[in-house]
This record gives sequence, C-alpha cells and structure tokens, in this order.
Amino acid sequence: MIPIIYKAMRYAPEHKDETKTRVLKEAAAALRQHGPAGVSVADIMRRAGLTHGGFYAHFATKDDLVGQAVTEMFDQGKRRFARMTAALPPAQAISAYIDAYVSQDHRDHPERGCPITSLAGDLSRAGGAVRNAFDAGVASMVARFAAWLPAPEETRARRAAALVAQMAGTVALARAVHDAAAAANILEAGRAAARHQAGLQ
Amino acid sequence: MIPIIYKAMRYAPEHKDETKTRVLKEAAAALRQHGPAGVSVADIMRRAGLTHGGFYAHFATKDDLVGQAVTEMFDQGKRRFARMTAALPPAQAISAYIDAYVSQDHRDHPERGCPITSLAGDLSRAGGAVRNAFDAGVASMVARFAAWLPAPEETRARRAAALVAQMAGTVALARAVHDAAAAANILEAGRAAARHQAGLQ
DNA sequence: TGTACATCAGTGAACGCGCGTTCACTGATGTAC
DNA sequence: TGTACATCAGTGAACGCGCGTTCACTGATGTAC
Repeated sequence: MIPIIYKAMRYAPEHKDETKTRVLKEAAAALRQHGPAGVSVADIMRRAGLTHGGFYAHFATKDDLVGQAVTEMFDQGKRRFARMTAALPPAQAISAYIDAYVSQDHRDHPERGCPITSLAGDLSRAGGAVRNAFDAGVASMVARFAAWLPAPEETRARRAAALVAQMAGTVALARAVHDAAAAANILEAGRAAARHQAGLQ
Repeated sequence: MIPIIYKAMRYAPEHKDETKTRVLKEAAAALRQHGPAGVSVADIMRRAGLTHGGFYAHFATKDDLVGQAVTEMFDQGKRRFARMTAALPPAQAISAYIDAYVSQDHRDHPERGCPITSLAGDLSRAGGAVRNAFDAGVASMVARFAAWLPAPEETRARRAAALVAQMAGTVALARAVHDAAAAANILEAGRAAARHQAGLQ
C-alpha cells in the first residue's frame, strides 16, 4: 500500500493553471499586436497583473511561451470557426467565416486575429518548437477548410490552401496600407475573390 | 563673383555613394532574411565589409536605413518586373511574372524576394518613414499590376489587389510549412488560383 | 478554537549580454606650391 | 619631382539601456495537533 501523503497545499491545484492560462492569453494578444521582438517577458507578465520574476515558474524560456502562445492563437481560431459553423449548412458556414475573416474588424484587431496574417514572417524564420507550433497550426487550419469546401476530395486540399492564402494575404495587404478607403477596397476585392474560390455566389 | 574654392578631396565624389549603395543592398537582403529585429547595425556593416562605427556617416538611425532599404526592395521588384515584361505582350508578361513570383525559388530565397511576403507583419507595425516606405511600395506594386491586367478600368485596381494578395499570401503560407511536398502543393494551388484571377488559361 | 508549521506562487534586486549610438582618432589620398 | 598639408570615409573603444534569466526571499494559505 502506498500511503497517501497529505501535503500542506496553500492554493487549489487549479490556481497555478489559471495563472498560466491568463499569461498565455495575454501573450497571445500582445505577440500578435507587437510581434515577438516587440514584447518583453516583463510586458506580458505586467499585462497579466504579475511581476517578471514569476515567469519561469510557468515557462522554461521566452521561446517556450511563444510556442505555446502560437498554439493558443490557432485554438482560438478553431473555437471561433466551430462556433460560427455550428448551426449552419456548409455553404453558409464558409460564407460567414470568410466574411468575418476578410473584414475591417480583423484588419484593425490583429491582437485577436489569425496568426498567419500577423506573424507568418516572424514565425517562418523561427526554429524549434515555435516553428513547429506554427507549422501545425497552418496545416490544421487548411485541413479544417478543406473539410467544408464543396469540391471533390482530390482537389479539396489544394483549393483550401489557395483560399487560406487569399484570405490571409488580403488582410495582411489591407494592414500594410495606411489609407482607410484603400484598405477597404483591398478587403472588398479579396473577399470577393475568396468567396468565388469557395464556390459562393 | 563667387570664387571657386578647390577643396582637397581624397576620394572621387561617387565613392561614398557607392559604399552607401552597397550597405543598402546588404541591408535589403539581410532584413528580408532575418527580419528587422534579427539584424543588427554591426551585422549589416560587416556584410558590407565595414565596421559599425561608419554607419552614421550614411544613415541617421537604424530606422532610417530600414526605410531606405524597404524602398530598395520594392525597386528591385520593379526592375525585375520591367526586365521580364520588356519583350512580351501583356498576357505572357503577367503569366511569366506570376510563375516567377509564386515559385519554389521565391519561397526558398526571401533575401532576394518580395518584401510583402517576408516583412508585411513587421512593417505594418512600424511607424514613421519605414511604414510610409512600405505603404508606398505596396501601392505602387498593386498599381503596376493593375496596368497590365486584362480587365475594364473600373475593376482593374481591385482585381490587382486581390491578385497580389493571392500571390503574396501563397508564398508566405508555403514558407510557413516545413514539409517540402506540402509547400510545393500550396505553391501549385496558389499559382493556379492567381493565374485564373489574371484571366490566364 | 487556537497555534505552529510547511508549502510554493509570486516578488524584486541583480546578473551578463548585445544592442544602437557617440566620438576621438587614423590614414589613404589629392592639392598647393 | 618632392614635400607639407587639408580632407573625410572609415575605425574601434566606450556609453547607457533594456532585455532574458537567476535566485534568495516573502507572505498568504491549508494542515496538523
């Protein structure tokens, strides 16, 4: 028999996990808004209401945090997609998601947007776990789209890749231009092209 | 009469300009490959065969260099486009450019590629002269495409924006995935979509 | 119920390092005479 | 032709700063008795 040893625990076991989740969500927002090089460990901890010293109780290195934050970003997108497509038939679901993705709101709020549009450059240059997390996120997003596309199985994956490239490229381009009217035109053009590729309208 | 004062000049007046151009070209390559945060002033000067102290004889700040390097990057693309389209009718010219842009070679060599695919994230976050240089480069690239597109004048600008988004997004996406075969599929799918949007095939 | 204790999430001072930037200096060169 | 000189592109040591990371410590809490 293994004796059960009761240790003096100050906090509920979920307490630390909750803190880590909070740090991760703040990191996911800050990294998309300012880029990995534009956010310090101290910045992120401050946003989570903590001091920088506690960071290493949750993460091995800053890179470790970035990797986990990237996974969190793609998970947010996955949840959003699931929420939007829950009650709709495929065509309407894709239509709604494209319109939400290729939108002024997404252009103006990278901090809660798709990591491909805001971090593709930075993360393609990264190595190790960060790069792997990004790679996996991109692959799973393309696969998710493929499953909903009205196309024969052999061409689905390719059409999904082209569609994701169109959507992410459009939002990235709209962010590049200052002028609000020019950005709106880019978004409208890219949205129309994406809808066409998805077999809508 | 203003007397002409002959100053003792050690070097030909072009000498300093040549050095600056060399630094600018090295910077344009290094920035696309490693990102603004991944390259130091000393790195760039070393690549140009110089030491870091001389940097400030040519540029006011690192940001000043980045802004000028961004303009140089877009100029390289412009020259490349002009070279490729010089002897060809519009449809063939666009066809050739799309194939060169959405290619394995472009995916594998950001250092001599389009700054939109490698730096859109970083530069959209930038401010001041850097941001303006990027903004202007994007606008002029889209306008250049519009002029060659087989479409009525009212829709040209929009179709060009969607096309550039498709092309840049595809290369960015292909860089995100590790797997060579998966990247090749993304490039092929994106290239087909871009060609279709340009009214080819 | 009250007191002593063990735990460990979080604190904050300190570290070494690389960065952007400054500046006194060097030395190759063309000009003046 | 030869010598003294002025120039200024480029050198390299030094600076202050913010970063990622470490670590001795704190203090709120639940447990033991």
